Amino acid sequence: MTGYWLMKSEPGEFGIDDLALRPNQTEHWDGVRNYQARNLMRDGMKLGDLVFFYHSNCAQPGIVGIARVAREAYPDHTAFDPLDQHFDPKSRPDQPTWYMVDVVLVRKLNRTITLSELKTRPELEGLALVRRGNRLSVMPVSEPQWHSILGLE
DNA sequence: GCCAACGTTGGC
DNA sequence: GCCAACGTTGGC
Repeated sequence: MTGYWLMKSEPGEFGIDDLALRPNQTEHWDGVRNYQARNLMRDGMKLGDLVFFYHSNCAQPGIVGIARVAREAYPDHTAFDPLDQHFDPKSRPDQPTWYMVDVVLVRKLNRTITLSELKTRPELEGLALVRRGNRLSVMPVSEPQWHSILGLE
């Protein structure tokens, strides 16, 4: 059974077009440093699960594409590198704190489904993204929510 | 274990 | 750039 997710990224750091330019249009999703998001990635995300690619912290926040989980969780090596922006001395190679998955681009959406638009849909009330104060960068999407959002495209 | 201070996220 | 919401840290 396919799982559905939403992952946030700042387009100024890594946007949907950056994913499209990667070899095999695949990239590891490093830098998650929140335990709840980590648990979802590590324990929840399965090979083949589908992911909404969301642009955050930008002029037009919203869903811009679809990706698929290409590799299940493995240690986030950027946490081991003192020179990396996401370095975390708590995480050691023999006992990693942080994990990442690989995602592959499925397709860009024909248009951005904006956050403001998602907020107007009563059937999406339960979506973590539109709940007050939500800051999770990785979150589950139910199957009905997934199809409902795609129907907006 | 409480909680104030601080840092980060992310919409606007 | 502002600031509300939230997570983390660290003193006690």
